Amino acid sequence: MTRHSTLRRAPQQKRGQQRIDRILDAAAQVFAEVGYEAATTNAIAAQAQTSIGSLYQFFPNKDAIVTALVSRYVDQLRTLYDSVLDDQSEELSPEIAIGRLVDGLINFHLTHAGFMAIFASSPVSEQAKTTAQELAYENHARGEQLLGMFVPDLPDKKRHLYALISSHIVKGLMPLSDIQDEHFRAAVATEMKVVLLAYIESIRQRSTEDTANDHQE
Amino acid sequence: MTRHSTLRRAPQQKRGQQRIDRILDAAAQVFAEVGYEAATTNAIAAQAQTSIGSLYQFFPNKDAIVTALVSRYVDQLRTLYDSVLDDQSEELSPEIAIGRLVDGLINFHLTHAGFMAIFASSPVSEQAKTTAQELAYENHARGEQLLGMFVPDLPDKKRHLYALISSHIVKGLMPLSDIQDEHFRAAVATEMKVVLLAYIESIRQRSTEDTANDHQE
DNA sequence: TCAATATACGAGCGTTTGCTCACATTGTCA
DNA sequence: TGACAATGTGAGCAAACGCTCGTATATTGA
Repeated sequence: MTRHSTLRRAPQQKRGQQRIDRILDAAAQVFAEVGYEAATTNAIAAQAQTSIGSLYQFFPNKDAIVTALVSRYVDQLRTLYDSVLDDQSEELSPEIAIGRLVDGLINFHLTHAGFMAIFASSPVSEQAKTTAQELAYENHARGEQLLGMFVPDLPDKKRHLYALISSHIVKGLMPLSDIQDEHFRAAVATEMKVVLLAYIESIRQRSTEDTANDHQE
Repeated sequence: MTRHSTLRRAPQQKRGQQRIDRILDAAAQVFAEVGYEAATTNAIAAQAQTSIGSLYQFFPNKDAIVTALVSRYVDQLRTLYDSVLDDQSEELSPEIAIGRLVDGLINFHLTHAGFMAIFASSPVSEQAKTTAQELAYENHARGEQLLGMFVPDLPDKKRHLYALISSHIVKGLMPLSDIQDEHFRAAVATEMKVVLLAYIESIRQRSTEDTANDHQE
C-alpha cells in the first residue's frame, strides 16, 4: 500500500490514485535511466504522460516522489523477505534460505528498475538520505533475523555487525546483475550465494571458537 | 603526476600549477561533502579560495575537473597496489596480502575524502562514467593479478569473474569504514579480510574439484 | 624599465531547474 | 440539470546552474 503521508493531498477519486501510481512508475523509470539527481520533475511528468501541474497537485516536491516510491519498495521488499523467511514448514538450512533470498533480491532488482538508482545513490537531500536508509534498514534488519536463525548464540553486537557486512556485500554485488546477459547474471547469483554462505560459515566457526575460549578461562 | 590532457591550458608558471592543485583538492572536498552531482563549480572555486574565472582558465568544464581528480587517484592507487604486490621478497600468503591490501585501501579511502563520492556515484555524464570505470578497472585488474598468484591454474574467464566479485565486495563494504569511530572501523577491516579470504578459499576448493572432475572424465 | 605573456577576477549571460497559479475540464450528488 | 468539488493543464517565475568575457594584476625576459 502506498502511504499518503508525503502527499500534498490524498486522492478522492479513482483517477487521482491512478495518476499517482502512473507518476511513481514514471519516476522509477526515469531514475533508472538517468539517476536520481539528474531526474527532473518535468521528465517524470512527461514519462507519466501527464502535466507538470498534475504532478504537483499531489506531490509537494521532488523528494516526496522519491519518498513515496521508496515506501512502495519497502512494502514489496517486506513481502519478499516474508515469503523467504516465513516458510516455517521446517528449519531452513542456510543454503536454501540464502539461495532463495539471493534469487529473490536479484529478481526484485531486475523487475524494479529504479530501485538501485535510489538505493545506491550518494547522499542527496536530508530527506532522500533518510529515505535511502529506510531501504538499508529493511535489508539489515532481515539479515539480522536470518543470521539469528543460523547462528543462534551470537551476541547482539556481533550479529548486528555481521548483518551489516552481509547487507553491504549484497548491495555491492547487486549492480553486477544489471545490464549484463542472462548467463552472466546466473553466475553472479551463484557467486553471491557462495560469498554469503562462506561468510556465514566463518561466523559459525569463530562463534564456536569464542565459546570454547570462554569455557577455558 | 597530474595529466594535463584534460586541461584547457597547461600552466606555465608555478602559481598556475599550485592553483590547479588547490582546485583539485577543493573539488575532492566538495565532492565528499555533497556528492558529485550536487557539487557546483562555484562551490569548488570558493573552497579553493579562488575565483570562478580562474577555475575555468584551466578546466574547460566540470567533467574535466573530475577527470583530472580521478587521474590523481588512479596514480596513487597504482602506487598503493604496487607497494602491496611488488614485495617479492618471498611468496605472499593470501592472509598477508589481503591484510595489507584491505588496510591500505581503507586508509586510502580515509585520506582521500572525495574518492568514494566519485567511485560510488551513479552514472552521470558519459565522460564521468568512463572516468569512474577507470577506477573500477584499476581495482579489478589488480584483483585479477592477486588472484592469479593465489590460485594459479584458474581459467581466464573464471579469474575475471572472481576478481569482479571481489572488487565489488570491497566497493560495497568500503563506505562502512567511513564516518564511524576507529573501533568500528577496525572491526569492519577484520570482516572485510575474513570475507575475502573465505571467498578465496571457496574458489580454491571449487578449482580443485573442477580439475578432479576433469581427470575423472 | 617596459612590453608581452600568464594568471586572476567576478558581474552577468543563457539555460535549466523546481515549482506556482490562473484557468479549463471532469466527476459527484442533490 | 446545476453547482460545487476534484482533478488536469502548461505558460512562465524565481533561483541556481555552468560558463564567458572584458578587464585588472602578476611574472617574465630583454
